[in-house]
Amino acid sequence: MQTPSAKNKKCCGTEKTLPLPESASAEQLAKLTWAIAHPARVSIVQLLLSRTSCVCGEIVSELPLAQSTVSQHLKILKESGLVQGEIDGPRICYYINQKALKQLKKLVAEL
Amino acid sequence: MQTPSAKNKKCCGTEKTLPLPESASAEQLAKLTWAIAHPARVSIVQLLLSRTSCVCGEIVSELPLAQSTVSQHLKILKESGLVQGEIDGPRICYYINQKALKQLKKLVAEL
DNA sequence: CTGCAATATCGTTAATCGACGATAACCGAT
DNA sequence: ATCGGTTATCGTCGATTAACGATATTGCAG
Repeated sequence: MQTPSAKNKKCCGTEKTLPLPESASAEQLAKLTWAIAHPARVSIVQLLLSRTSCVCGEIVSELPLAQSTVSQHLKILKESGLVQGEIDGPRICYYINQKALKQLKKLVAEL
Repeated sequence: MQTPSAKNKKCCGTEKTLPLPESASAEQLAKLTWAIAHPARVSIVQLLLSRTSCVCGEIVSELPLAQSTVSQHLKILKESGLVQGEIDGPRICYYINQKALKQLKKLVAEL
């Protein structure tokens, strides 16, 4: 692959032979960014960050979305690892997983 | 909105009245992260960054994807502003828009 | 155990994505 | 003017997303 010779006149100078079709970090970064690749989910994350701890169903009050829709977004965020939930009596406390957020920041910063 | 009184026993402590249902940065961050919320697009960005300048159609050689698919991903990346293209004779040179990348990093770092 | 409030899940629908092949448009060289 | 190589666009198809309402599920209070 990668056309070992010829074919570069003025463009494309470096010509390294990196064979990374799917580096592991690409998958991981895509997964994490995908979690916040939606305005509602960004808002949820920002909301969770603005409070020190969880916000439970208050998220529903803050967003112009149905409860079930918010629940789905929370599920996606949980699956990505960015958000965690903890049962607290009748409600559920959501909070940011700082470790995952840190990794997201790291991976983006390394770009 | 936001239940001005009562209803917080042990959970949810801060109780601020932030009315940000759709902060502008949420939209922007979602747009930028959405651009790299796919392994192939992350790979393309990493590829463009690994070379100093553009890679043109070499991206197709590096990725296990059809040319038309790569072209679509490039279109998405261009629309997000993260990538720019410049016609260079018969080919097209793609390169990272450092300004947009910087903003992405900034928005993520501010989370 | 019965009701109530908070969440999750299910089922549906419309819209979008991701991938591809085929084709068109573009540019330089012959 | 035509050819060859490069890239974009079109049309299609299956899979996934986003949103909702309706319905379970859960845990506490009475």
